[in-house]
Amino acid sequence: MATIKDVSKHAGVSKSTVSRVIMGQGYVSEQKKILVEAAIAKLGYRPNTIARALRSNRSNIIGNVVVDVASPFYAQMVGGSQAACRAANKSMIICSGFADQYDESNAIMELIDRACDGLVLYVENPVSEDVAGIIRSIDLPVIMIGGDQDGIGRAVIKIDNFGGAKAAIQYLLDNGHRDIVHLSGPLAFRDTRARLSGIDTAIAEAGLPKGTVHVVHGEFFEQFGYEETLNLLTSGRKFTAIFAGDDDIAAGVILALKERGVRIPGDISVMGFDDNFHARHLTPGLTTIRQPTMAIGQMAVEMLVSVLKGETLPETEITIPIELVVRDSVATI
Amino acid sequence: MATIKDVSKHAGVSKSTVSRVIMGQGYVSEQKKILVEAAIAKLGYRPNTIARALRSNRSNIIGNVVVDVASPFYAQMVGGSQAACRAANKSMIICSGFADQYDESNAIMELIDRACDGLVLYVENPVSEDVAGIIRSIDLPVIMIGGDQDGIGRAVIKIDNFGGAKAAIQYLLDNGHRDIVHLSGPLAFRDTRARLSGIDTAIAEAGLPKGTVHVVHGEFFEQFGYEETLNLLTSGRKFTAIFAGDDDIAAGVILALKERGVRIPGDISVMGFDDNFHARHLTPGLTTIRQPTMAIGQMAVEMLVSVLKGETLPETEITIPIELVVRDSVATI
DNA sequence: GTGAAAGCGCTAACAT
DNA sequence: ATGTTAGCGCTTTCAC
Repeated sequence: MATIKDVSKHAGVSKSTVSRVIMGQGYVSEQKKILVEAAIAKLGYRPNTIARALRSNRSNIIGNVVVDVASPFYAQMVGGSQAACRAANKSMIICSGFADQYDESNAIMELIDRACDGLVLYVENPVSEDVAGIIRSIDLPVIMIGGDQDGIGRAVIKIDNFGGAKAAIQYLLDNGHRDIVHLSGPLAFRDTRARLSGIDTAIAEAGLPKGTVHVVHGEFFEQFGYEETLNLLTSGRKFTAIFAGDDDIAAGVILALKERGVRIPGDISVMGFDDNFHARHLTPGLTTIRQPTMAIGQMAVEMLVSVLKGETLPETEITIPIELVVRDSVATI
Repeated sequence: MATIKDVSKHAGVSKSTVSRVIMGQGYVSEQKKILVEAAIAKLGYRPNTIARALRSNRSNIIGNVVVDVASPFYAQMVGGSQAACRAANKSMIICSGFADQYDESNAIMELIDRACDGLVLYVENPVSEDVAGIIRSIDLPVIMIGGDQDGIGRAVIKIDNFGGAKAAIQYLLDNGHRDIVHLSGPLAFRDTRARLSGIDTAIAEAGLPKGTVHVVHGEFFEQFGYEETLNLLTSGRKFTAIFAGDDDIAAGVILALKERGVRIPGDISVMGFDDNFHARHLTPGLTTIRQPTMAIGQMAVEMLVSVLKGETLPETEITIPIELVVRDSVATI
């Protein structure tokens, strides 16, 4: 690969002049500029990103941690982030944290070591103290998605889990349901807790007893929805609707209900959360709460880029509104 | 951030000695080694990746191009690649090429500029000649997934599109279908052509007339499957099975058939391709051809890492076997 | 065994 | 307007 030195020799000028032409700043005579550009073209010269990064302390790389790129939900988010990066001429390194504190901190350290100019983090656990300390000490710009338990984010994009869950329950109540089961994700997850709180609020505001919603905790997996629904069915508990913690759980619920010959929504109504990839492919189409995943990923990067430019963010905490997507899995009683 | 110089001062040794300790090579007395390690721990020193990369000409970054990270299919592949990277202590930069020659070449150039040690490419178009030229001139290790039209790959991992399509048609034939419609992807795609060839072969081997399978070309989108199925239904054409070019198209097919009150598989059987995320969530469960996406992504990176270590690859062309996944969308006539 | 010194490719402060 | 020079943080000869 040709270096700046090669170009300067070829053009008969100094390295600095070449650098000035490349950067497009400083005084260069039109004449030499043409000479330099010709040499660049001839040699197929491309500036060495590494050397540039070392010298300028700017890598033009944005680091991104999500829970798991392989999952459609986060893949969409990453897709949005990537689009924004491309628009801003940045590259992106993506890591998965697998909702595990150790993995998450490792991922963040990898990104810091890679000299990322800034980070977009979707993590489920508090960032370990040493890592948070490093972020603070080098004053690394971070945009947090979901929540910021450590105060390291320049801005937080919050998903309205509270409002989403509240809206879901209200929708079920509006449709006459008074015996609802909520198959929740693990309490360790921030999102889970916010949703539970939304549920409680909806119930309270409707002036109904707390027992209106029966909560069972599990994992955000189809398997949990499937097994717990079978349990519920054999337990003899009376209920008319299941509000699943997410669409994966809902898929399991639907599977189990069908298997037992329970009609959806005729006998039991089902709601999900996320409007994940498969929600509309389920039969019946799943009524659920949509999160605009791609837009969130994109917005996070845009905010980061803005910080990187030295701009002040107009808002330091943004809550993304959710949207109730009505399909065919909820019946009116 | 502490530099190697800080550490050397702190430990009262030279930079070289510190470097030797970090690299774990060269002679260092036990005594000084302890001193250096203490200083590293005390200062929280972490080697500067950029400086290292500049000096050693090794970035430890692997570049990865797929069609679109946001799509569940490629997200899975990326997930596999990422796992392999982590295991090999590499970082990964991911780009989407959107099956567009210009975007794809841009993505590859970005990765080259980022000084990636090697590339894993899933591209749909020939790599543009200048980019291919650069790859050759710097002898950059590349593993191709899908196919290698430019001879730039050290190895190619091929998906058995031919065998998959052949198996699908054979399965339909075995179930007595003799009037089959194939809703194909665009002819511009390599995968499409291989699948068509598999179809032809299956028909020929069964000694049936070519017209047994009626091919309609479109896009790999649900919309195409939906609209074309409606067309087919109103056209009066006689057929008992639709073999969709992929699971997205199949989803559209199922939607349209249901909408028109056509029973699946009672009236019309449906097959897909990929065993994509939603295939098993469809109703009826979609009988389809599985591609082990995650394993492919992982394998590609493992091969690349192996090349990077200077090892010789045992095989330079690997065809991943496909697998027929039988669910409930095909009936026996 | 260890340190001094050169240099990877680039940018920017400083001369001219 | 242009060139000279000094590093960015690290690895790696090459002396001692």
